[in-house]
Parts: sequence; C-alpha cells; structure tokens
Amino acid sequence: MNDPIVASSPKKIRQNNEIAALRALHRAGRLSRADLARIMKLNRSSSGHIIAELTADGLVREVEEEEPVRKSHARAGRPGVLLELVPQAVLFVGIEIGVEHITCVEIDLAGTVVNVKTEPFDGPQHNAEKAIRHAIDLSLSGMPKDSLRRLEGVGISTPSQLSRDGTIHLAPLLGWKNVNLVELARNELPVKVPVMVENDANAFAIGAGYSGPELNEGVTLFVVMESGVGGGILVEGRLLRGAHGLAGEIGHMYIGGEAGSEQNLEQIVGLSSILSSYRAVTDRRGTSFDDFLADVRDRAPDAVSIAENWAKALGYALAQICRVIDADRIVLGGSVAKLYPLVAARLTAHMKSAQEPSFPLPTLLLNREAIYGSAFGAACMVHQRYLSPESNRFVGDA
Amino acid sequence: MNDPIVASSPKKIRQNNEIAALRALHRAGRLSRADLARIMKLNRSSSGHIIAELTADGLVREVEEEEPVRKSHARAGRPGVLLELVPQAVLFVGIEIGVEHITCVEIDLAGTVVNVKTEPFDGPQHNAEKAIRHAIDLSLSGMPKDSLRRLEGVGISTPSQLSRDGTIHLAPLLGWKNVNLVELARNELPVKVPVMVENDANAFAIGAGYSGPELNEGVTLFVVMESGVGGGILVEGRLLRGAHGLAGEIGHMYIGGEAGSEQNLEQIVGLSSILSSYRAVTDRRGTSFDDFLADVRDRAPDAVSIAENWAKALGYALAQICRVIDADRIVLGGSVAKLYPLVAARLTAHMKSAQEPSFPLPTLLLNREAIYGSAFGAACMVHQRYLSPESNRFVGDA
DNA sequence: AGTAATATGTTGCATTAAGATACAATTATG
DNA sequence: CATAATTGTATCTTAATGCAACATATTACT
Repeated sequence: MNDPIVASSPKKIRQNNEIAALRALHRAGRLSRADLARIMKLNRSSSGHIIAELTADGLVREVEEEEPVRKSHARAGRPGVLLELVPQAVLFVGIEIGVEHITCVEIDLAGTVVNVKTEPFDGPQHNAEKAIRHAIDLSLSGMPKDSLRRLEGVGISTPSQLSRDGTIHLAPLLGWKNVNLVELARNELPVKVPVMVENDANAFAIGAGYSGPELNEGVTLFVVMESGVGGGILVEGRLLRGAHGLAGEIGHMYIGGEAGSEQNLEQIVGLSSILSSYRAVTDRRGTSFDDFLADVRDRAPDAVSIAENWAKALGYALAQICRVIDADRIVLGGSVAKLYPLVAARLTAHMKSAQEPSFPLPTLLLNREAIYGSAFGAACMVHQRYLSPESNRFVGDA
Repeated sequence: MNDPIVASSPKKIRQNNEIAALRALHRAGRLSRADLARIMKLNRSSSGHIIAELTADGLVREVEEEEPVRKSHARAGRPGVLLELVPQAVLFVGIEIGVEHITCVEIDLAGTVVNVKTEPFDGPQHNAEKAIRHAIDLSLSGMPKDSLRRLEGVGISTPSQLSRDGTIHLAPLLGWKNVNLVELARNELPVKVPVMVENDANAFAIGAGYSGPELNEGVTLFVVMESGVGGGILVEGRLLRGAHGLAGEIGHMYIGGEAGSEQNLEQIVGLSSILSSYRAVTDRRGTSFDDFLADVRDRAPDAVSIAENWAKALGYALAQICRVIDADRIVLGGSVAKLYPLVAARLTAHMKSAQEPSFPLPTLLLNREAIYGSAFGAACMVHQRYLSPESNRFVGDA
C-alpha cells in the first residue's frame, strides 16, 4: 500500500542491481555471470558490468578452480567462470545480552560464523550502559585493527520490549527501562557502523531463517523453549515485529483453565516446569533434562505422563496460534524441543483435536542448530542490512 | 530476504515511477508536479515527463480551477497547477459471494464507489460455477459497453479457504470444494481482465485499510462480528494471508473451558449466540439486536450480564491474539460491534486482566462504514494490483 | 507601485545504465 | 573435425533521470 512511492534514478538502479547480485550470490554460493543474468533477468553484458564493479570493490571474486579438471559438464558450450563472495571483505558482529550470559558472534560477507565468544554475565546486576560496554569490549577485544576496519555493523539482541526506533521500553528480566540501546552502543563503539537492536526471540527467528532458505516462504513460527518460552514470526522472510517487537512472544499465552486459575504456556512447557514435575515423581534429586528424556524414551509411565501434558499444552497453544496466523510451518527450538521427536505423534494429535478437522495443520520442524542462540540472528540483521538499499556502501548520494 | 533479486531496466524505472506517481495521487488526492517531485525524491523535470505520459494515457489531468481565485496562498512563488487522477479512466468490480446474498461494487481509479448492487442469494443451493455466472451477470448487467472496455479487474470474495493460486480448498458455508474460482470467472467474463480471489474477511481488511490510511502502519487486526466471527490482519498495509488465507480467522479460537467443554469465540460473541441468550431471559419472542442494545443502554441487569460475558470472552480472545501478533490496533466491525461502545471500559479491563500489566494494549477502534461489506475490499484488491508493477498496463515488455 | 524574493513548469544538454548485436573463446556432440 | 551451444566482452544504441537555465506567476518588502 505505501512502499513504492520513492522512485529510482540511474545511479540507484545500479545500486539495486549490485545488491541483487550480492544477494543472489549469497543465496546460491557460486554463480557465473550468465547464471546471474538469468536470475536477475538482465542482459549478460549488464551482468558483466555489475560484477566488474563489485570485483573492483573487493566484494566478489572469480573462484580459482581448485578441482583441476571438472569433467562431465553435461552441457555443451563454453563453461562459465564461477563467481563467489569474498568472505573476508566485511565483518558483522552479533551480540546477545542474556540474563545469564553474553554471547558474541562474528560473521563474514558469506554469512559464515568466523568467531564465537561466550561469557557468564549477571544481567540484572548491571545497568544497560555497563552491560553494553562489557558486551562491546568482549566482542571487539582481541580483534585486529584490520578486522575493525572491515566491521560493517553490530546487531544486539536482548529479552525486551522494543519500540520501532530501537528504544527499550521494558526488559523485565534485566531490570532495564526506557533506554536507547542503539545510542548507548554507538557511543561505546570505536568505529561508526550501523547498530541494530532486536528482541532475542525475533533475532533468533531471523537467524534461523538465514540458515534455512525454505523457512523464508509463507509464514513460519519459531518457538524457543528453555526456561522461558519465546518465539518469532517470519512472513515471506520478513520479521513480523508487531507494535512493540513482541509478536510471537507466546510464552505468556493462557492455556485452558477458567479465569483466576489460568496458567500460561511457559509455566507448563518451559524447562523449569518440566524439571520440577519430573523431580517430584522421581526420588532422586538433581535429575537432569537428559535423564527425563531417557525416561520418556524408555516409556517410564511418570515421565510419559509429564511428556503427554507437555504435548497437550503445546498442541493447544500452537493450534490457537495457527488460528491467528495460519502458519505454513512451525520450527521448535531450544533445549526443550528435544522432547518433540519422542512425542511428535501425540503433539500432532492434540493440535488436531484443538481444531476442526477441516483446518489444515502446519508442518512441524525441529531446529537442531541453535548453537549460537540469538547472537547469530543479531549478526544476520546487520548482514541483511548491508545487502539492502539502506546499506552504508551507498553513503553520499541524493 | 528474497524480493529484490529481479533488477530494473530503464523501461522498468519509468513504469515504477508512473506507478509511484499514481499511488501518490491516489493517496493525496491533488498534487502539483513539484509536490510529486518532492514526494518521489525526483527532479521536477522528471516528474514533469512522467506526468506528461500519464496525461497522454488519460489517467491524470490538471484540475480546472473551480474556485475562481483562491486567495491566501500563504506562500510566495508561482503556484503549481494541481493534478488529479481521472476517475473515469478505469473501472474495477468487486463481488462478494456470501451465504445469503451477492453484492457487487464498482470503484473507479480514484477508489470511489460508483455503483452498488445487492441481491439475495442462496449460496449453498448453487455450485460454484452457477454462483459465479450469476454474480458476474449481476455485476455486468446494465453496464454500458464503454464501461466494459474500461474494466481493469474483477475481485471476488467468498467465505473460504484459499490456496495461494486462487483455488478454493474448502468453503464449508457454501458447500464448495476444490474449485478454481479464478478460472471459472475468467471463462465467464466477456473481457480478459485480471481476476483475484480472496477470503471474505481478508477482503474486508483490505477494504478497511483502503478507507483509512492510518490503518496501514504497523499491525492492524480487523474483526468482523455477525452471526459468524471472522477477521483479517494487515501488516504495514499488506495483507497477512497465511498458508491457506485463513490468518485472522479467529472465530474458532477456543475460549477458556477445559478439554471437551471448549467453546469457540464465535459461539460466545457471535450475533446468534447473543440473541439466543437474550431471548432466553426476556419473555418476548423475536426481540432484535437493537432491542438488546437498548436494554444494555438502559442497564437492564440481564442484558448487562450478557454484554459482560461478551466483553469478557472477546477481551480474552483479543489479549491472546495480541500475544501472537502484537497488534498496534484492533478494528471492530460488523453489526455486533455496535455493542462495543457500551462496554468499552469493560472490554479493556478484561483485556488488561488477561495479560501482565507490562504488556502494552492495542488501540481499539470501531468501524462504522462497513456498508459494502467485503465486496468493496475485493474491488480494492484489483485496484491495488492496477497500481502495482504487475499492472496490465505493462503487458508486452521483457 | 515597483522591485526583490520565491516557487513552478519547461527546455536542452549531460550522465548513466541497461539492451542489442556481434564476435572470440571454449566445450560437447556426432 | 566440423557443428552446435554457451560464455564473456566490446561497441553502439536507447532511454530515463539529473542539472542548469529560463520564462512565469505569485507574495513580500520598501
């Protein structure tokens, strides 16, 4: 309704096309100029010009044919020389300020993780300014000057309500309120680079979408289940932020129960809830979630019953959510998601029973690689920005 | 993530800019060439060229100064000549095939309604083909040949699950299944124009967004309450369709109650439910919804109690929904929405009590002008398409 | 009233980027 | 070994925007 009101000019066309080329290369990995021309529906000569410029800028290079002679080209004609992004050309940093730790991730132009650092951190003990200083110190310490010059953006993720301009309204878990993280980070950074802030669950969704292109079509709900339960929504690859960056934050949805006795999702399917139920039925102290999983796997009745409750509550919630956003797929992540494969059929059954038969169910997927948490997603945000018309590559034009 | 991969060419630039100009004019009503240049961030000369082409195409004209001399220009300098869309240049038809009636709406290039026809129609009695034939007959009958030549699109709205290609999976209320409405309509139409199909609640949302530009920012949930309860979601002015076009279809969400005894939203806040509760407590037969409203207004205890129930269930549902999509605002429409102003405070209170205090509540709005139902929205869909790069104006280019 | 200031619309020219075409280079096919 | 197919590049054409200058129309100021 309101986007394409700003027009293009010859210069902007080239910019857009360079971006499109970078994105295509990012997605496909390696492409020839001719491939690129086909993808972008451009003439081969134009594609050549664009690549020439990007090569001059040091962002793209021809791949040196490692494999000496690659037979079986299958196709007649002169083979194209493959192009690829120059990973080292630029650098992006993602920072997750959590309640218990700070994680920093570095990714390169290709979106590959090149560095990870984690450190315990007592979030509620620090105010926002100290936390940011600490986090930026951690992320940039030991980074060679050369890398710092290649830094093109810093993304930050925190468990918080964010207004659209990057101000934290409220971060209950950290005890922060009304702070402009973007500003704080800009003041703390030794270089002037774009800074973006996002809710942790949303950052996670962006990161997951980055690793799985198939998640960028239609509507995808990401659910992260640890002690808390959060989530994010991707619509056609774009994050659905909502008015306060809280879209997808489903941990506090009410599950069953009449007024007064309501329980929220997090209180039923969260890690601490499962553990306390499990510890109540096993006499052993200090049993871990893995012990619980093992018991479920062995069909120990008490454990199975807890798992069944989990599946029921989660299924109910997911069905409700699908009534609202009609998701194509739901990705379950976080350590608690490891329970899913054991009760997949039950969860599906409960989802079915919470809808009319005619309502189509989404596909359920398990996310296995959430190793870097939302720090990776935070880095992806600035990577994404670099490959967009807002990129800082284009400073100094009308 | 995946849009700007297709590049622009000189020809396409002009097309985009023409579209942008048309949209700007549609939004603003009247603009000078200089205004347009500012809005589009273009040079005045470019803006002049673009307008020249659009004028030659008969889509834009200079407004003849009706007001003889408009003093108090307030600003020095030569006054610009105002431009406006030529409303009669093109025509769009929107058709709503409902369970009880068919409604047809014609809108012009300016988005103004120029014609409405409604007819009772027994949906379940007809198969899709007959219904479409009937609806198209109704909409085009009596239309002068000249108008038919100016027709640039037909939008159709039905209560149904739609796949992304325009096939109806299931329309329970109409008893249809697996029919491609787009194809049927194309076969029935005497002219070859774009045909678009959409779920009725979604079409309604699009139409509402068209009449209220402020609804196109952030996230807006539209709720339509008649006998059934449906809804649609607009995100930054774009419709959130979901996997099956069912996003926002909240009528079947469960409200409270344990498994087995669940009630869905429609069964509590829908018109028929209110009426039957009301008739149960008044001895009179055939009391109408307006009678009920009057009793609530007069604070008749029984009526107030029913209204309170309504507010509680709706408040609960809306709070749950906001947990998922974090809406900026919620627009209540349909005849039942007339109850809202009488219990606005109660509804807000119930929404508050169904969330933590820290969760920011959306603004609640009452939609008063849903006169044309979703037929208007269906027409808007094709209007929107005409003012987009997919427009048929650009047939015959690479 | 008369002049300066300001803004609009138009015109001619420069810039820029993409398209078209042709051609050399390189590979598979028969 | 000739032919077909495909790629990358060079040259020229086309088209759209930007720029600067100018005539025009209106307000503001002296």
